[in-house]
Amino acid sequence: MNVLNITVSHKLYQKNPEETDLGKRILSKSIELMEQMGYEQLTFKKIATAIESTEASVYRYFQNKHQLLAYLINWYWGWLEVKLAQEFIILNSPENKLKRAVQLLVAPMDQDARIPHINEGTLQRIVVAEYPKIYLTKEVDVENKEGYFHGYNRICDILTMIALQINPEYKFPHSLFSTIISAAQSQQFFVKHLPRLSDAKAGCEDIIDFLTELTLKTISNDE
Amino acid sequence: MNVLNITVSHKLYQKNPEETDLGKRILSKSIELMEQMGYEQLTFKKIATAIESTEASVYRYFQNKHQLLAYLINWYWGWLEVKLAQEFIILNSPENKLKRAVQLLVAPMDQDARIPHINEGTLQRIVVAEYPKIYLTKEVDVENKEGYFHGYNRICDILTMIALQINPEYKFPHSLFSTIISAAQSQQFFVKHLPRLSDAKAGCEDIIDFLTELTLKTISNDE
DNA sequence: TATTAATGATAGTAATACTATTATATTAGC
DNA sequence: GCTAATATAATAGTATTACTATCATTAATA
Repeated sequence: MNVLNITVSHKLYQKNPEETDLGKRILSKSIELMEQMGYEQLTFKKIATAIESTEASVYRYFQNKHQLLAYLINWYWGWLEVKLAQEFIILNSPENKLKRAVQLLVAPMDQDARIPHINEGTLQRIVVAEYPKIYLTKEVDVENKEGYFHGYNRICDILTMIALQINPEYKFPHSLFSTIISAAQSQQFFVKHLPRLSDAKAGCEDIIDFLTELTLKTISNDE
Repeated sequence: MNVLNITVSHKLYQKNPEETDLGKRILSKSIELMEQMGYEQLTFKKIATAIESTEASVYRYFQNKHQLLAYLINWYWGWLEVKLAQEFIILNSPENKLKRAVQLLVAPMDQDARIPHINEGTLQRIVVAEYPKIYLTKEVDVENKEGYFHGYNRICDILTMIALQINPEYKFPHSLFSTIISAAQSQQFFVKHLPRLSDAKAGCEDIIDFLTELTLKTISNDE
């Protein structure tokens, strides 16, 4: 058994992939292939062939590719929440917590040896490249009720509570952090692919500076 | 002929849809259908049937659905640039220009009677619901060279220049405005579909307040 | 009037996104 | 060690999608 287990809502799978060897191989290979070829090009057939299983077997774990992506992304947010909680133990000021949160969002993630079937670094790159695709659909309202976006909501709430410790009067903390989190993703993408949309150089420091300053200036109550 | 014509790079179509009656009907109906059923569900077959033409004819104008979406979205940014230019004539301070830009991004757009085949309001809702899908692909680098994101880049540059008039020292203006523009879209989406990610109520005022304050505080050089 | 360009009509193909059925292998309970 | 249940493999099949190709018709143009 794993020492650490990230729990994902059962609406996000057909059969829990964490419970079987085949399930874990599906997760592992999906992450690898999705990063290589991108969401659109990935098919269950390709996953099945790569792990020497069959399409029908993959369908027993996930209804479709969309659900698989939602699973992976929720796993990532669950993971990030665990990381945040760990880091916050030794941080006292809310400012430092927000700074660290921004760093965690943007800096490359190390692989956790306790969870060998999930490569967190690769998963992070998938989130950067694919995240909005899980909510920009006509099924968003139904899927929201089923908890497809629960992980993201929670991170946003956690950061909101910290920001309100700095300035309890600030009116738009949820909007701010949904903006910051999605900017954390999109700035990484822009630096690499659409550099005219960013001032950051390769490497994560500039993006961290940009987002940290943006956050702290915005919630400060001077002026 | 139109009084006003928004020009879109010829890489974004196979045959210019603005030049023929069928082309305009394709644009008009695509906008209507894409808003109704969403990008994923839309097919060239459905467009063709709706305008009583054929699939092959639609393919003569656009290589595929992706190119059609890229065309529409670039048309939108081109349109927004024209609007901004018009509005800025009577605005003098850079602060007011940025405020007005945020309003234009978020407030519902009126239909322009001079361009009867494009419903700008509907197009704006398409941009909100579909925009990231045109760049979150594996073809982004090639398509960037072909000008698929030109319209967005230009808006970002324009706002950057204005911000630098307020604070020439500000280090991340491109990052800021790509963030603001995409937050303008995503906050509209969140208010409607994922309300836990936003503090704004229905209607655009809260989003405008949030983004305006965020922008002006961030580029201010106090502290 | 002849030519060209645009569109329509029709057909066809490869790939995708599934669903269904049956066979086989593994494991758990008795 | 036998039985039953479960998981997976193997295989087949279907509807839809995303195109491509061909040829006929119509309209505009020289």
